[in-house]
Amino acid sequence: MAHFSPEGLTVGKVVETEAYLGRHDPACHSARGPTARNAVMFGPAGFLYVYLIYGMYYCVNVTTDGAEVPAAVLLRALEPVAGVELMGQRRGTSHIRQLCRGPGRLARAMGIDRSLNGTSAVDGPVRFYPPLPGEARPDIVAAPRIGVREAVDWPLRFYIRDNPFVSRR
DNA sequence: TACTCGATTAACT
DNA sequence: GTTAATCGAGTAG
Repeated sequence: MAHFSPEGLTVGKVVETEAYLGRHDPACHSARGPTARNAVMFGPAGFLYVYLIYGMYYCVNVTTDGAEVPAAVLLRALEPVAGVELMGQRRGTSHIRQLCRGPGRLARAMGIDRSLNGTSAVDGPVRFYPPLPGEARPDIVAAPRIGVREAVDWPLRFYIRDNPFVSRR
């Protein structure tokens, strides 16, 4: 993923995500119907759903499915690829492994806040790209989602095995 | 209009 | 290991 921001370009490889499945997933914000916050999930796939959590961090999601299935994928960790210096400025650390390790940290490092809620993940300032040509398919582990109280045993967290940038093992 | 608490993190002991 | 920070969406009254 990349963010073309006024401050500069930052790029990271997605190494950890969580799925939120929509109305029938009790941990999903859309489970109790549309609200002002989750409105983007009730639209088409491929748009950013950004919300404030714990009053101080942003979580970045990409909507999936169509308007009939209000689902999204949460980005939990990135491997920094470009713009590392800018990420460090935004995060106040130079330790590369800590820059994008966790949903709140990656949003901060990438300069993503609620002003980007509802923007396109294809055309917008924040964009997602397919794997590089010839890149080997990673070994992906499925595990329970972190920080949710509902549906604790649904294995909807996915991360690249042994990747040092994932938030937890 | 008021109250509760979260898809977290950093800074403590 | 524990807890404070910090705020607005969601819900109840």
